[in-house]
Amino acid sequence: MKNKEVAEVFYKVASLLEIKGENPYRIRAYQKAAQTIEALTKDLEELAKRGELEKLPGIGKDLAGKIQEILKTGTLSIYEQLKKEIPSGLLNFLEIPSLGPKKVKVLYEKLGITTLEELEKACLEHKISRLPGFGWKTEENILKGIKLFKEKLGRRPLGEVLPVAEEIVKILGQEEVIEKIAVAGSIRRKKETVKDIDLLITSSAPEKVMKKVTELPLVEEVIVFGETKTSVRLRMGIQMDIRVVDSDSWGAALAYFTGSKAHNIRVRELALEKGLKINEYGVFKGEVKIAGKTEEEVYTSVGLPFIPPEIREDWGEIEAALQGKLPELVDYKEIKGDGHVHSKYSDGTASLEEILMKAEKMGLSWVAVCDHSQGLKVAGGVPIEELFKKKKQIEELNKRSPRVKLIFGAEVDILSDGTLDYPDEVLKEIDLVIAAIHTGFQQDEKQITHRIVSALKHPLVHALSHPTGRVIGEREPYAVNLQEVFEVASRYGKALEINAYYKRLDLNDINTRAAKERGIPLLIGTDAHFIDQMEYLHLGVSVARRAWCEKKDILNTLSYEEFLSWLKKVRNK
DNA sequence: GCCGTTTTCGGCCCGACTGTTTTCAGTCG
Repeated sequence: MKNKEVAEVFYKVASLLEIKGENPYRIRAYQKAAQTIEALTKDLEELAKRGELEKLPGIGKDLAGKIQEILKTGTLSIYEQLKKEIPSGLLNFLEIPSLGPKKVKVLYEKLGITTLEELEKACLEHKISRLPGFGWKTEENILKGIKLFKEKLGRRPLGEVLPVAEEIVKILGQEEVIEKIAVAGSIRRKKETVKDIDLLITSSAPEKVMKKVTELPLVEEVIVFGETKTSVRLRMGIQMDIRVVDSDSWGAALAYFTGSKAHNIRVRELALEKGLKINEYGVFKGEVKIAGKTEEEVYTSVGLPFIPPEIREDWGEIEAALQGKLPELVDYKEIKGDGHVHSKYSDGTASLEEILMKAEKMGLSWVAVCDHSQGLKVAGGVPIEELFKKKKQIEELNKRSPRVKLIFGAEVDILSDGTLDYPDEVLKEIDLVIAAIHTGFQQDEKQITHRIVSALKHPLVHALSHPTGRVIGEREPYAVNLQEVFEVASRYGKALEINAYYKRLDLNDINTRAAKERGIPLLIGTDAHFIDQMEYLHLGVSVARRAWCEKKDILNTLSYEEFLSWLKKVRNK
C-alpha cells in the first residue's frame, strides 16, 4: 500500500509542475518514477532500508531521497510547497477533455478559478471565450467536459467494455471498405479497467471508413473527425478512437496503438540507438522504410522478440526480452478447470447438472463447486446436512460424466477471530476448501491480516479466495498486509486465488506477479453465480498473463487427477 | 530529473487534429 501512496505523490507533483510550466523532462521523470513504483512487486520500504532505491529504473539520487522523505514524514516538502503555489483543485481540471496544463494555468492566473463550480459559472457568463487562446468553442467543450466529469464516466471494467468492442469489430468487419480490423489499446493489453475503445483499421478508402463508423447506431457524438483519426462517444458513454492506415503499416500502427505509452517510448529509444526511427507508419532508416507490415517485423528491427500485448507496460519486459528471458505466458487453451463456482446449494442460480454442461461446452475438464459456508446466511450458506447431500450428488454425477468432473468444494467464511465456519471434521470431508472474508471489512490491518493468516495456516485450507476483497469502482481493498499473506502462503504451500469475476480480478496483475515471484501457486476461479459468468475465466487468465505467469504457475492447467493429487499433497504437508 | 561499451553535458518518442490563429500552440493518445 505504501508504494501506491508514494506513486500518488509523485503523480501529483508531476501534474502541479506541468501547470506551473516546468521543464517537461523533469515532469516526465516524476511520472516515470511514479509508474515504476506503482508496478513494483517489492515493498518500497524494504528497498529503502537496504539502500537499493537508486537501482530502480528512472530513480536517481534526488528521487531516492524524496522517496525516503515520504516514507519517513508521510509527505514531501516540494509537494507541500507546490500546493501553496497552485491550488490542488486545479488538478481536477486536467481530467477535463480540451483542458491541459497551459489552459489551466491561464484560467487560474487570469480569472483566479480554482473549483469546478467557478469554472462552470465563468463559462456560462462567457468570461472564458475572452481569454487569449480561448474561444467560444473551447468554452462549449469545457462545459461538456464538466458534465462528463461529474457523471464520473472515467475508466470502466474491462469485462464491461470488451464485449462491446468485439461486437463493433464484428459489425464493421462485414463492411467491404474495411480490409483488416482489430481492437488495440488497453483492451488488447487486457488492463482491468479501460478508458476507451481503440480500433485499428486498414483500408484504401479511409474517408468511407470514417463515414461508416460515425454512422453506427451506437455512436452518440463525433468528437474529432479526420481522415486517418476519428474519435466518437458511444451511447454507453465511452469514447472510441478509430485509426485508419494502409495495410503496409498495419504492424507498426498496431504496436503504436496498443501501447502502453511507456512501452512504446522504450522501444522507440532502442530504435534511436540503432539509428532508426519508429512511428505508426513503420520503422525508418533515414527516409527508407525497413519494416512495418507486422508487429514481429517492428520488434525484430530493434533486436527484440515479439512481446505479448499483456506485458507491454515497461514493467521490465524490454530488459527481459533483450536478455532472451521473456516468460512463456500461460495460454487460455492450457486451462483445464475453473477453481470456484457457486451452485443452487448456496446463492448460485445453476444446478450441478447445468454447471457440468457449461463446463463441457467450454472444453473444461473440471470445475470446483465452492458454495458459501453455513454462517453466511445472506448468501445462502450451506448447512452441514445439505453439504453431504451435495457431496453425494457430485459423486453420482461424476460417475455418469466421463469428460468433465465436478470437485466438491466450499468457500468457507473466515470468522472475525480467524477461525473457520465449519468444524474440522466437516472440512476434512470437503475436497477443496477455499477460505474467504465476507464480513468485518472495516477491521484494521492487524486484525484482517491475522484472520487471513490464521486461515491460511489451517491444515485443511487449500487456498484464499479474493485476497484483498476489492470490487472495482465500488469497494476499496480491506486493510490487509499482503506481504505477510504472501509470506505465509509461500511457507505453507497454499494457493491464492485470481478471482476472475470482472469486477473483482483479485488478486490483480501486480499482486499476482508478486505472488508468482514468491512461488505461490495460483488458482483462477470465476466465482460464477450465474452460469454464463463461467465465461469470465478468460479474464482471470488475462490477469495471470499480465502478471507474467507461465503454465507451471497456474493450478488450472493441471488435469483433474493432477489437481486432486495437489489438493491431497497440501493437506499431507 | 535521469542517464551514459561514443557522452558526466546535452540529450530525452512521435504524429494527428482542433481551435484560434494568419502560421502554430495546445491537447491527446
